[in-house]
Amino acid sequence: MYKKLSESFFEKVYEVVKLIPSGRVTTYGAIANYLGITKSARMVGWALNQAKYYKEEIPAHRVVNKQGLLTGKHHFLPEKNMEQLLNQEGVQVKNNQIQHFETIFWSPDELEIT
DNA sequence: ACCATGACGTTTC
DNA sequence: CGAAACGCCATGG
Repeated sequence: MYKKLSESFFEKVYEVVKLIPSGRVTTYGAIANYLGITKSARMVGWALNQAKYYKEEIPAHRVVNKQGLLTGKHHFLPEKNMEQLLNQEGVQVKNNQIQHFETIFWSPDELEIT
């Protein structure tokens, strides 16, 4: 659990997640792709799972799977509510499914364009 | 080193 | 649509 020396992978994920604009969402795969580990989207989700043990708070609610489903909402802290947090940011969610997903989808690759 | 576990993704049935 | 089988790879026991 405690990995003080090589948290490079996790930190990269956290950095990217923190860059997600409010009201927008991205996917585990997009982040994985951005980090060069396209086929390891699992690691991204895993990193986010550990995010709650991280020193800073990570807006992990803005990260969903490729289908736009809130597959990880169950893993959030009890006091938090992924759907609620997203709704507060203007993201419409219904039955774990983000509405207009492709429209509000944000990819870290857009950073390159900047 | 081996085995099990994942907030995933794609393919197949 | 749902379920299952793979592939993928970091971490822990």
